[in-house]
Amino acid sequence: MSALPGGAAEAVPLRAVDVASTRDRLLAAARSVVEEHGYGGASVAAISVAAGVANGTLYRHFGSKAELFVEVFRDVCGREVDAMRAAVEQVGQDGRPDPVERVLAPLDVFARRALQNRTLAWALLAEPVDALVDEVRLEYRRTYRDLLVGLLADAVDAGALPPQDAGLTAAALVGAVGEALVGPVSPRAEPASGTDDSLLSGLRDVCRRATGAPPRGPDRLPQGDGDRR
Amino acid sequence: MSALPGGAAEAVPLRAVDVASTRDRLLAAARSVVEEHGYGGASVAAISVAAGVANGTLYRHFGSKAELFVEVFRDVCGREVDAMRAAVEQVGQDGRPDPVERVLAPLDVFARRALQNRTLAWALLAEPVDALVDEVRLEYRRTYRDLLVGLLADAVDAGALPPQDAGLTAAALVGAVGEALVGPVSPRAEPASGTDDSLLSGLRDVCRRATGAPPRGPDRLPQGDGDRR
DNA sequence: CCACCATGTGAACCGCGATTCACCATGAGC
DNA sequence: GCTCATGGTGAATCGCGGTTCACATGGTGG
Repeated sequence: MSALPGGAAEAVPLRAVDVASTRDRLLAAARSVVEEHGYGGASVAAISVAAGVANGTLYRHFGSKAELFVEVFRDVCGREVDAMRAAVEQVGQDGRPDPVERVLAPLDVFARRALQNRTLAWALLAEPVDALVDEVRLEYRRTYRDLLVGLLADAVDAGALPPQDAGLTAAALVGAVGEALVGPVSPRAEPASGTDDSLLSGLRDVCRRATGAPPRGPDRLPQGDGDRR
Repeated sequence: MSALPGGAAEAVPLRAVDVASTRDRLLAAARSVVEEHGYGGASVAAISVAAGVANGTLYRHFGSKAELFVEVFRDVCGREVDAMRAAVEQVGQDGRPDPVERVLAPLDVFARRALQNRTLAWALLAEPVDALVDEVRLEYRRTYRDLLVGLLADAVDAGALPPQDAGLTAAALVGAVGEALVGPVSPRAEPASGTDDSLLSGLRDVCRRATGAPPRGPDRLPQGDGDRR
């Protein structure tokens, strides 16, 4: 960035860029910085640079850094929820709306997307953030949970799952997936546990069991069939 | 300096034993501050006040704040592990070493202790901490996991659980318990879900299911003990 | 009795990163 | 053309909290 005094027009063509879009550029820049360096690396300076604006410009559009990130997190979390909801719909599509599958599908999508964008997932799940932003996180965790609670209740009503405290199971599921992901997702994860695919399928197994669903196919304990370790 | 509520921090014996080195007082003070205000509230100033020493004294005994907390976390986490191990031993004690119970017992203790000291649990589980301290946390998470992995493998070998990826199940269990606790444990939790006892028993159910253990009672488990809190 | 070391003191220092502010462009309306 | 209003700039400011340092103090050995 050349620091010519008074040369405001040179960094980015001003007219080409809609005035309203600086705000959007900041939002996009913030998201992109978080995706790359996590919330910890998302200083005001870094965001400004990424957006191609000056430090202070941020404050023309947002009351504070935290406010900016509240919007970013809302946006990103919203996408996650949408994707999870879409996955649930998808299940009914192929003609056989297995109620257990409707519980597992969004979890699978959640995990899959997290693995695809680990730094972002880390920021969304566990990274230290502003108190204000943290509330958004909590808010969305609740949303995830509520989504699952509904699906679990449906499955129980349909007789596909044993009666249970759906709220607790939902929380446990979110936690199980979250924890199993936090390892691989956090900085410098060892690939000790194997590929992402094996992680995903293993996770699906644990989740299925946690809901109390009978093992695939026969409703009997798989006794003595091959063991893997 | 008057930032701390005077009464609370005084729990630490101030001048009982001079010889009981200042170092120990600092460690105790640090732990006590974390227990009360979390790591976030554990500034050097707060700790010094709680220990009844000056700001700089801390640096006569520890290279940095982080080093102090490495020791504190090691200590606290060690207690947790000890308690969990003891719980496992306890199971064998009454003559009936149910392998599934040996998996659930430490989880139960973990949850129970967390609920008893929520702020501390929060700090241990999820609160943002120094990188150095974070490594200790990771180290102990792994310890928890390894403990469970061993017990799970035993149970599988004994035929009490279906074959499974023990490492993944262990991570999921820790995560499930953690998440289910983080809600109640984090600032301003609503008691919406009921009492701690119901939480604990529900948690036990989910965990049992997640391991793939057959539902309570029906099968061949030695006795029909009606309830066990 | 004095030098000395260990330990304690707390005000000053410092780096970091969010926030502010005095000052410019530019476009719209008069 | 002149004047606001809007949006942009980036160096200065500020608050926070960890760390340092010049200065006690008190017990010990020479």
